[in-house]
Amino acid sequence: MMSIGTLSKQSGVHIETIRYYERAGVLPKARRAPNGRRVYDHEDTGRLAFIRHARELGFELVSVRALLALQERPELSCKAASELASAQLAAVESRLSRLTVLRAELKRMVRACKNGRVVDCRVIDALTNMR
Amino acid sequence: MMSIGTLSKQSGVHIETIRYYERAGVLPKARRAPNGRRVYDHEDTGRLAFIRHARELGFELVSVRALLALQERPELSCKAASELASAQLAAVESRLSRLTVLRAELKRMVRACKNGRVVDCRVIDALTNMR
DNA sequence: TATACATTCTGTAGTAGCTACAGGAACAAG
DNA sequence: CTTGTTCCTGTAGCTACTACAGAATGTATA
Repeated sequence: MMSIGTLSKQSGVHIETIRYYERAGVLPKARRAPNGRRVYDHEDTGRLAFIRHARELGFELVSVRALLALQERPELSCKAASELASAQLAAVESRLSRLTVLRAELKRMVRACKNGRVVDCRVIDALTNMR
Repeated sequence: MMSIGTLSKQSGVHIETIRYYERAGVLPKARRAPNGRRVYDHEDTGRLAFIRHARELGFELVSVRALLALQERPELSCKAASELASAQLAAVESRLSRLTVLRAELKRMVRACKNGRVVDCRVIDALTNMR
């Protein structure tokens, strides 16, 4: 039993974003108080946390919607969820390896550029010639 | 000496995106042939590769613009580039650690969900309860 | 040369996923 | 009862593209 403002503070998600999620169908239509204001409960906190983590980690809203839909029907086969996860896993691994390369370059750059000039920086070369 | 179409095929960047980069000021205004069409050379291929890699790795266009500007003035101090890189490095490390956690969860999920039901999947819990 | 098809041009509008208002209604505190 | 906060809907803006429309060229073939 809480207002959208409280849910927002609790979750760190902007009020506008919460309303947007409802509009986009990733959060269910909120129950309304007699005065028309949205009312939330603990379950919504969880759902919102789920959405945020999934988003931060690269799931698109359509995938989030799909995962949440699966969650509501636990008697179904896991095949769909598993496929979603496999696709996501491949994307995650690709990102990880590219980010690892970039991290090394950035570290080297920060070290090398302490007092140097741009001409000594390798980060631009590194980004141009990555394969 | 090549057309926008050739540059597009060579770089794998859509023609519209190349024009957008020009409009957005990350690519310089292209030289024009007498008939008004854009003409590119080898240098543009490099610049485009640079932009794509930087974008894929999470640099925003404003950062890309800043890095490219630095590249044009190699006599300047590297301080600005170094600061850009440090900020980027922090973001990269945060992403790396969260992606590593997610990868483990996704792997576990794919393994566990082979023939199970959704009720046996932990990925939803995992995403809800990450801290 | 005529016709057909491809390429490019500008400009505008659409996309995802938010974020930021404006204008109005309702509520809570002093 | 006034002031300030919260909430409502609706619309517009943002980034980084992507996809048209309609017109003007360019190239290839009959």
